[in-house]
Amino acid sequence: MEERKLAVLRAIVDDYVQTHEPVGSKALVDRHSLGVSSATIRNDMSALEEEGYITAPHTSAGRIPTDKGYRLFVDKLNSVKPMSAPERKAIHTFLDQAVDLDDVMNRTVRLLSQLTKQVALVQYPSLGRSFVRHVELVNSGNSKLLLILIADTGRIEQRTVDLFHSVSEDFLHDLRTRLNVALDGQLFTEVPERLIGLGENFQPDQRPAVNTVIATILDAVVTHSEERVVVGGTSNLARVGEDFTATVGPVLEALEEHVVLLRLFGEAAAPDALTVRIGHENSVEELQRASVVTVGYGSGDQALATIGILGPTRMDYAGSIGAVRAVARYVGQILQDK
Amino acid sequence: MEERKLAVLRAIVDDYVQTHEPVGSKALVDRHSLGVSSATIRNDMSALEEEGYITAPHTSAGRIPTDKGYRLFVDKLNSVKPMSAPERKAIHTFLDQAVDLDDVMNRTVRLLSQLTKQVALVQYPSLGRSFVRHVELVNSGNSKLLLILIADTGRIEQRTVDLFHSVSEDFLHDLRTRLNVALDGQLFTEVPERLIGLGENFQPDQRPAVNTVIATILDAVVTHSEERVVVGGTSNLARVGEDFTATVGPVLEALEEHVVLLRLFGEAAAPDALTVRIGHENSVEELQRASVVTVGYGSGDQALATIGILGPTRMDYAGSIGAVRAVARYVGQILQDK
DNA sequence: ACTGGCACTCGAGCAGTATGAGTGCCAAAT
DNA sequence: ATTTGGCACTCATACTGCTCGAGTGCCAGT
Repeated sequence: MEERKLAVLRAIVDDYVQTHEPVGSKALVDRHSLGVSSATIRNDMSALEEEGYITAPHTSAGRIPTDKGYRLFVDKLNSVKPMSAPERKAIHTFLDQAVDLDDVMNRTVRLLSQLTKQVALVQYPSLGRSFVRHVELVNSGNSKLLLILIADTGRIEQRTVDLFHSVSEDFLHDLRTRLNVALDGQLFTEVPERLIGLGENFQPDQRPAVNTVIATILDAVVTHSEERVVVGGTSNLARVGEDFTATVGPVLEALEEHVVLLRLFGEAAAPDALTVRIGHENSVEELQRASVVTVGYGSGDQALATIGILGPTRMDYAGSIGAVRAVARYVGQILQDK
Repeated sequence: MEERKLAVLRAIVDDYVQTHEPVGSKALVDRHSLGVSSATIRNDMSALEEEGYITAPHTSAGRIPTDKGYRLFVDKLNSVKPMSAPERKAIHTFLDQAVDLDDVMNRTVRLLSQLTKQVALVQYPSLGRSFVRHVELVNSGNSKLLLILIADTGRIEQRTVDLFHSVSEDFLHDLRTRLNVALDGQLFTEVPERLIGLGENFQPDQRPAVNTVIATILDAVVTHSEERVVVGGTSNLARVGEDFTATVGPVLEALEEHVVLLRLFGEAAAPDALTVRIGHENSVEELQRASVVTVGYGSGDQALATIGILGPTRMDYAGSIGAVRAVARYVGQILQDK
């Protein structure tokens, strides 16, 4: 691909992102110093259209990039806007104020949506990648227990366990101790096998209670709410302009289906591994007019989870990528300290 | 106010809610069996307009209700649609599946938005109205503690406490025990005074650590995130039709400002105390084109918190009120059992 | 390979007009 | 005193025909 044609594509994307209007050959040479005349640009644009990178909404209008055009643009993007020093400072001070994990997640989502002016998506640290910090059992009266699992990331899962008959404080203390001996410091995915045979340390008449507790732990770890997502900045969707019910409605619906969002995040790869999905590249049908920028966060060699933003295909990719990267890095750091 | 004029207002509201279009005198007599001619209706409508209950968007159009009109309609509403038996059943089974408080709140918000086809708002049980069930301190290494406050509603607050030097397990055990003796079963608002003088039971060299923990508890109870709100069903805003950026954008923004939402909920009165705020009756500026239906939930004589829905002033008040009531009642019950 | 020029296309915007829903008012009927 | 039918009037909406101009594609000239 010749250098100039690429430059033209870049210029088209830049202008279109800014103005939201099809851009013509004349406007291009005016706004960018391309060093050639509009006729030359027209030839290039003609070629770009032929190859499917841009398209004209109607005969006498300018061109707009296709999904394929954005894809090329992003792939050849040579300048991811890095955050400025004050911006980085702002990120740090804002996130440092967080008092707990919920707060970190909520602040992150606010921050991201404000920085990018897009919808922000933040996934809680995956339980599967976290370690058990502590297991707590609290007697909550009338033969019920409150089971609390605490992860090293600060994430907490709770369950009510109904034992149907009351138990002694001693037993509870014993069970709690044994659970913590078995589980503390273990990866959550290891929990099931660490619990095998735990019941054998107890009197036969205590076994049912122990098994109920274990079943609940397994349920919490394996089945339910393994993953959580926070969404924010949906008001940014109001700026899209286009017709509303057709475009934004389905997107809002999709955003409420957290299952869908998790599929969107896909496999969390290494931290810093950045993914951009443009338009139809999204498997989620409702989001095929949107683009999604995601990146893993976490401190180790494997990401704890994923955060990202979602916006119209016509978005400022360079800026968004920079912002998502910067925020993800710092969130990773913060969670390490907690 | 004569009976018929009220009937006319009712008919106008009904039709307008259904069609979203100004309703004229002719259409009214056609669709409702009012037993009089359109000319008579015209006179009544004229009077209603004079009194400010309805208004004509332009000369040759039908009338639409004003906020004042909706207010009268709601006040004179004699048939709050009760939920049908299958609907109640659905509410129960859906909420019964919840595994913890987060789950209850999330399910409630989904349920409400689906039942009413509006935006749903659910406030977590207020800490100020809850009792302390348990306080837990977990050593999380490198001289940091994890502080966990558990309320009887299942609500959990967590904080990291940095002590700057490590502490013994014995001390931790002692502190934990004393905290629970002092706090368990107490109303959260009582917590500050229950903690007075707690430090005196400890060695002077342990006092700083104790005070740090106490300060953190106070911070958690008093200052931070005392209240939490969940929002859902925002995609229902897409159906409003009207121009988008002007109306829905600001609403979405307001919904993200949880502080604003809490102001919206206002004082939670007794459970079942239902409030309807129509249009300009909302103090929140961005929401002056919306109506909000809220009701307290909880089991005692004072509500734990508030839930509600938000939608265009042109909404199905009878149905919404019924749904919000029904859901609030059941949520109150569920939390009692937890 | 690039450029200037030119004919052509077609959407946006505007003015003018027809349509009809809806109103307000009045005189007649109940 | 209230209701009703009739009638003139208003005005938003939809449609038509029109112009304007941005933008294109192509070609001949540099």
